[in-house]
Amino acid sequence: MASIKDVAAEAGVSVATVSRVLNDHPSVSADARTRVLAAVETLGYRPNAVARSLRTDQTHTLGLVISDVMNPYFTELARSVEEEARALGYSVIIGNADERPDLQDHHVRTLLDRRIDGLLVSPTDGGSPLMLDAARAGTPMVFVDRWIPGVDVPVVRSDGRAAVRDLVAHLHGLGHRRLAIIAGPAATTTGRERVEAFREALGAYGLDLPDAYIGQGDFQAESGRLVTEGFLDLAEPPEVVFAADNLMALGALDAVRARGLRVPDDLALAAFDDIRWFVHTDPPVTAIAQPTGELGRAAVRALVDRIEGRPGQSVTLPARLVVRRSCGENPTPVQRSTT
Amino acid sequence: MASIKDVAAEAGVSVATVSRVLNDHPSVSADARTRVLAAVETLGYRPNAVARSLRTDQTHTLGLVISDVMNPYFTELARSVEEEARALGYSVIIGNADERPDLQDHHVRTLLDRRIDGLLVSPTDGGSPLMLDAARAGTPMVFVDRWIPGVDVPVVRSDGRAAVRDLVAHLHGLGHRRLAIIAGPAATTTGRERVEAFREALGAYGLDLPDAYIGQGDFQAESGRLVTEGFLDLAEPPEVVFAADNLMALGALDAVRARGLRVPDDLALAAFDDIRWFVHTDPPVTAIAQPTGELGRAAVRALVDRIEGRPGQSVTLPARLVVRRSCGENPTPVQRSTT
DNA sequence: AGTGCTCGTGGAATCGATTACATCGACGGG
DNA sequence: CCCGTCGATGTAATCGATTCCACGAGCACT
Repeated sequence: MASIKDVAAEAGVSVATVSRVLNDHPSVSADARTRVLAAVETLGYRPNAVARSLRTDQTHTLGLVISDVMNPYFTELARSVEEEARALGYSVIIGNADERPDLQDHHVRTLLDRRIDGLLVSPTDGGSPLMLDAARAGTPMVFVDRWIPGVDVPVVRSDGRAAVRDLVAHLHGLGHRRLAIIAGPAATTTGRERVEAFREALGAYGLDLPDAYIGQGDFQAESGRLVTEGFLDLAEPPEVVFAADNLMALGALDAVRARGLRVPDDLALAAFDDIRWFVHTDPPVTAIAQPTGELGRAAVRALVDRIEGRPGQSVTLPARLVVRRSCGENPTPVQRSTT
Repeated sequence: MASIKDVAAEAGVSVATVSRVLNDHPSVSADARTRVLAAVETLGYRPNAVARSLRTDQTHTLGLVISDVMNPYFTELARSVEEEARALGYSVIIGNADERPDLQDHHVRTLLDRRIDGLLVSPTDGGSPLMLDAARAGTPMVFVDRWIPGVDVPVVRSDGRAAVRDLVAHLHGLGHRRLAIIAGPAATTTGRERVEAFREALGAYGLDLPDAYIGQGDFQAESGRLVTEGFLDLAEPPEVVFAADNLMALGALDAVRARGLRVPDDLALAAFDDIRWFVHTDPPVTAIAQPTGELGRAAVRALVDRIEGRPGQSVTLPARLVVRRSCGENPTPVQRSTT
């Protein structure tokens, strides 16, 4: 592969001049410029990004460590992150933590070794020493979706509280009184928050959230199935199950069908995270939709701001309830409590 | 961030010795080794992968350019690719072409600029000059799922012919005679192949595949919906629609429901690519399952073989039919014609 | 004791770019 | 006519690693 020296030789100039042409530095004669560009063309020269990065200490690359690539929510997030990054002149390296803190650390480490310019993370746990060190050491970093409390890093996420209130209003309006939740891992912020928001919203209707109605899941499908089976085995099973993410909702659907029961007649179902497939399931699933694309884009903008020396804003966007048929028939549009 | 010089100074040795310890070169004294390791520890030193790559001309990174991240089939592929690569000591940079040749070229170009060790591609088109040049220039490359004919590059894919025959046998056995297909882009190998396999299998039963029953899709959901609407508007609509990928099958489901029709009574449906959600749709969708994980792993092994100077095998694995309820009731197990 | 190993080590070149600094010619003002 | 300035260019240092080569010490063999 041709290097800058070859181009210089071909054009009859020094490597410095070639470099100046390539980075369009002002003081290059028109003549030299055309000769260099011609040489670049004939040799099919492309600058070596590795060498350039070593010298400039910039890779124009962002690292994105997500919790689970098989989760459509994160897939969509990854997609919007890559799009926005590309628009701003950055590439993205994605690492899949698969909800495992050890894998998350592995990816953070290799990304730092590659000297990526900045890191976008949705942490699977409460914060490993490695990540805390990186944050303290000043690596530009932004948390997206989930975050680690007490670390001085911008957070881009959506606030589901209002939507959870809307959901509970909807459920209450349909006559449901025994409401259960399949929670995410307590080590994650979203895992905790969704339970709290649910409990609070229930409280506004004088309803309780007993421990038996809080099932511990791990954001993956199998845990949703197991927790739902547990609910169905209770002496007094819940009327509604609220799954804290889309995969656990699928597991719940599985459990209900396996017993020959029906949604929503025997058990109503709602989920956090709206995905395309929920329109096509039987019945279509009522869900809380996050502005996923916006989150990804805002996260990239915040990160690039930090990288380029600007402040880097935390962003919180509202989620909204999408009513379908999985909680009961005849859905009447629910007013959002905030906009 | 500490560099190798800092470590050398701290340990009281030369950078050469530090480098030897880090790459466990045999001729280093035990004493020097422990001093260096101690210095590494106290400084929290991590080698700069950029500098190392410049010198060794190896990045230990693979590029993966996939057609569409939002397609669960490719997501699963990406996941298995990353896993196998990690096991072999490589990282993966994923580029999402979104079924657009221009984006595909963009990603190939930036990956080459980063001097990735090898490239894994499932081409969205018949082959851009850029990709052909890269292949000719000797960049280690492997095609996965889709490929470009006439290029000397290993291909890792699955052969759906037998499974398509099984599908047609299944459909014929259920009494269906008017069978239609939603095809993928003719510029892709899988787009063409699946139509041909379907036509051939029909021929074995004396059935025809008229042009009116071949709908042109683009592997994304919306096209599946439009094509299906077209089928339903025909004077003599098909009894079955076979979608050449999972997203177009979802579009088809959409179209059927929008008219208040039912699967399979009014229109039966089958799809290429089995995904988890097909179990949960109404009705569960009969599909042809590829050994996606195996494909990803085999592709990585083939690529790493080429990178490390070994031959690099093309691999073709069989796909298999998974019968569910979307083509008619009372499914009897279908014998696979090959194993 | 001299010769020829091996082993451990350091100095310095190298990878492919960017960029500070030096140089040189042309040109305009005093 | 001379000097200062500016524009275009080249030389060489530099980024952080790897690795070739040289060197000295220790040791075994003759």
